[in-house]
Amino acid sequence: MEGHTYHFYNLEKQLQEKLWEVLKGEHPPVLDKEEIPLEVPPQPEFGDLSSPLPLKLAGTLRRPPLSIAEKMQEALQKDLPPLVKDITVTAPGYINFHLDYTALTRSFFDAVAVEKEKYGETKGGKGKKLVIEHTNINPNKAAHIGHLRNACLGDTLARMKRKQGYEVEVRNYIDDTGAAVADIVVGLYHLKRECPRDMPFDRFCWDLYAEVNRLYEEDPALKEKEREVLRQIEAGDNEVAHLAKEVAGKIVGHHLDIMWHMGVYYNLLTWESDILHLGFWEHAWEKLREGGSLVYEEEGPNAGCWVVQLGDLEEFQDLENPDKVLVRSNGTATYTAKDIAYQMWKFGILGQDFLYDRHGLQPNGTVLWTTAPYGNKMTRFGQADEVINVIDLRQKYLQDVLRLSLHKLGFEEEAAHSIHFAYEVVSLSAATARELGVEVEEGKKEIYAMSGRDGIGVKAGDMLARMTKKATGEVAARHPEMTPEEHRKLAQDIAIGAIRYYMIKYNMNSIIVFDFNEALSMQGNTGPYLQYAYARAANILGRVEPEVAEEVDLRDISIPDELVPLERELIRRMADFPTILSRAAQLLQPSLLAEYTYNLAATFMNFYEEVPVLTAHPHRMRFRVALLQAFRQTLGNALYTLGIPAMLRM
RNA sequence: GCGCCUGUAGCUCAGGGGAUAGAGCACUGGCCUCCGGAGCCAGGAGCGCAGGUUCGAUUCCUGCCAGGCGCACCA
Repeated sequence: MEGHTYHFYNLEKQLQEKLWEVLKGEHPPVLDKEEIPLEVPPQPEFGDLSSPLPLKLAGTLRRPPLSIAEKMQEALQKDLPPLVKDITVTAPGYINFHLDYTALTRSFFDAVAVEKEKYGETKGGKGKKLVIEHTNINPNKAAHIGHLRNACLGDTLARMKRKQGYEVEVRNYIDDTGAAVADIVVGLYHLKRECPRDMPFDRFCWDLYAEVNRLYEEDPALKEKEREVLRQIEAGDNEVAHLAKEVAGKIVGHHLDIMWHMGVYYNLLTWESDILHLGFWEHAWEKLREGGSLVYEEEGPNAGCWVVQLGDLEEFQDLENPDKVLVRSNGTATYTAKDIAYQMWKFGILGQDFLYDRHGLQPNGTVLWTTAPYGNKMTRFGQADEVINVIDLRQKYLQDVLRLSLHKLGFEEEAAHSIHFAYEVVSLSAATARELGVEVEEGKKEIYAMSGRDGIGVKAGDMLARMTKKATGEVAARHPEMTPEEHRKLAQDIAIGAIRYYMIKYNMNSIIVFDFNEALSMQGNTGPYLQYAYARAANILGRVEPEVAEEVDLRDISIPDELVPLERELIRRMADFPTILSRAAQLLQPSLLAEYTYNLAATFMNFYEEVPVLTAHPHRMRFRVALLQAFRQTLGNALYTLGIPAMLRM
């Protein structure tokens, strides 16, 4: 991993190194460099960073921690670490590092001035190809807020990884041959339902899907129609198959519209029908049989099937039947089998490729490609070093089967680089469920699951519309001088910011209990709060005299000897950005970046209230203008990475 | 039955072997003669239960209790 040239970026690592060297000089090493504890102290008197290392050592060294701390302090002071001005010791045994803020600020300002919109980027992923697959909505009904969580997480992840230097290929997988689409076809073709002219097709299908599933319960013969439709879709080139393709195409159009609106973009659409017709599974089948890891069962519950045996793996030991059927006794392949073939293709080990076509230009100016039955050969897709599948936690077992099957079938390397990005689902609060017409028993349950089959859920489009409407009201009240068109534009950006932030601020393994009241909030820890901080900073900068603005240069602005606490805190937070961003990207935790950005904005809000900029003494004023320039850049970069629009007024 | 995840303030969530456990919402009370009140300040209240490891546990381990989700020759 290529290092960063600015000291502050690796500050913690450098301190760990120093402490380790000092430790090593005195005793045989008792712990690894990475295990040396370092924390942000609770009070400013204890410095900017401290280490309770002496406390940890006291036991093994059989010496009082305070005397260990003093000994280490002495050694460290002989050769101070970079950016450290002073080292103190406090009871019961902490070593405190006080930073040289003049040097830190200089170094940080220089980084921002040079890197501008690239400030925060690092190079850990350089030269690596990463495939991220997300969204993957069944093309048979309107998208709901659960799909929105998937897309927002996936898109933020892609943005974070690109900032680490990865070549990221984002794709959206369309299952256009499955039962979900077949159910819509049953409704249109067999039940002769028609979409009213004034109704968007995806909304019509939302209701139709629920209706058809309700009718299956009453009428088993209709369920038989579903199987018939599935057979026809699989056979291809008939009236029903064409209808299915048309349905899927129209719905995907709606899905893409809303995702683009949210600032979510893709590189490639992959269609299940193309995988089917190109015979991906048959290719995989041949390869796997050559490998000899597929087993044909002569007897037992899986008699007549080809299976992959997972029973000797730790994860599956306690399962009743740990073997996974890939080919049924009737000779057809299971879904997992097709998934294995597709995953093999992502890594470029299938020996078979799609044909491609241009799907169209996305609003951000990039081309969206699609797999196509009569397309062209292209070499740019696939061949991943690493694959991340963004799928909710309920599919953990299946994703484990996929990964471990790859492993057992001889693709250890690929299995190790197959990552299931698992996040919890979005459910509904009792209040919101009631609002949607779900029967809610008072005080019984507080969480209600969404269900496409039952037609229960908050549609992404409805959420966006309500958010935009609310934001329009707020903007209009604040800016009567603006035109309705300007109100609408600002409100859209605010709505996007609010929704995206809401979708990623939670830890991945916490269920989002969606409640309209909370989700529509624009106060406190929300997207609009972050946008407001940006607008406020921009507002001050816009009032700076032009000749002053001209003259302030981050690279040579003079830095006051004494900084007020809020100036220091703001600088510390901003200087942390590259570290936090790369940590969030590496740990696959967008919520870490969201939390950081909120804290950055909150620190600025405090600064804004207490520290005058324009009315400060000229020398100080110039420094604070520089500080705000750096802040606007840093917050702007963070917001961009989160996909949250930043605007000058709101 | 087996496996995974989760129990932190009235509510929604952060955090995580170490110095008084943090935010937001809600509630109460303050703050625009001063860069935009989508803001700021102040207040109360919290680590499910029981053991264990440790100088030190809310954090790690074990058990229990409570909740959620998985465990197809479905996709």
